[in-house]
Amino acid sequence: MVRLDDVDLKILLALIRDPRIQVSELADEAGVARNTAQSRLRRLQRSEVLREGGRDIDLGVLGYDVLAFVTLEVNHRELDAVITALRQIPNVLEIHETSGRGDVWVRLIATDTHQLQSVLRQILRIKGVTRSETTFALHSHLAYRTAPLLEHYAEHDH
Amino acid sequence: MVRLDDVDLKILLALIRDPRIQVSELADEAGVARNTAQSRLRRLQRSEVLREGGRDIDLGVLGYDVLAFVTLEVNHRELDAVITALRQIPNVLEIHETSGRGDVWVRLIATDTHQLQSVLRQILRIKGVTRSETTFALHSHLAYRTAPLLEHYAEHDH
DNA sequence: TAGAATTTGAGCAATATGGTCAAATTTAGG
DNA sequence: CCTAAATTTGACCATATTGCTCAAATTCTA
Repeated sequence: MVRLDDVDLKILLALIRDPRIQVSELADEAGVARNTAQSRLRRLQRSEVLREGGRDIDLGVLGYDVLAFVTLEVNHRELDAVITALRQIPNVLEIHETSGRGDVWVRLIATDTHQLQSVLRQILRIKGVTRSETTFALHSHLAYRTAPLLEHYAEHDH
Repeated sequence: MVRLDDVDLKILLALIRDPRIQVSELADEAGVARNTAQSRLRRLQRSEVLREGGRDIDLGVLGYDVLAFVTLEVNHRELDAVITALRQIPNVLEIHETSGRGDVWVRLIATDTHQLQSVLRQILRIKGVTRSETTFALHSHLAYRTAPLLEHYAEHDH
């Protein structure tokens, strides 16, 4: 597992915001010398925290091992408030309104099942949430990718 | 909706592979002059095809408007073969093995419901897939993000 | 407290960037 | 088919950035 200190974190956040940011700016953001920023960046790239070059981050490598998909049943009148509350939770990575049984689909991540429990309780306390159903992602067989679709796009959809 | 030609596509694919790639390499990859690569890159950045935040590309902007989550029930003996088959499909963006009712969770994207139908048929024809359940994502209330979690990480999980 | 590891600042050469420009080429319309 | 507009190209330039080294300072670890 990879551990990040404050400097790594600031560099990562800057890279997420703008993957093409300059090393010198990275250094400014993190408040370190350019040399340091450069070696930290190199290390982050090697460590596989940065997936495929730079945009996405491998949270598993950081110790977030529990991924879950949560389906919420929501009182429609309070949907907006529920969404707003969900967005406040850092462990909530993605939210979609869906068709079908539940109303809202949520991607949740946590360090362990204990932390997940705690986040789930937090969600169930939100006014307007009437029911929840949690599915654990036990193993990722294909991490989010768009390249094949784009390659396809040229020949077909377009 | 944004339309991409072959040059845009090659530039995008190169950027996905390595977001920090140099403009001159981008030009080589796309087989155009550096000036052209530079102006295309600028345009792509402005057009919001390139997203800031976690995930690379905004597929909605390209006309992929239908997002669906599909839960598959799979004959365990043939799981590996099913995964392999699913990976071949460009419209499959993500695959997870899950606990709970279904066995495999799939993120599907398509230009329209007709194309989605076609992909779903393709999936149901895979040997080992016994049942499927599709949920439509009608509206995204929070696009994939990791920044808040990382900011949180500093103070807590770490 | 000693030794190891990291950070810093400086300096340097090679390269990349962002910009301009005129000419060539391609695209779109009539 | 021809013209006008848009895009692309290659050349050029000044400036900024990169990747690298090195010795000194600082921080971390045992």
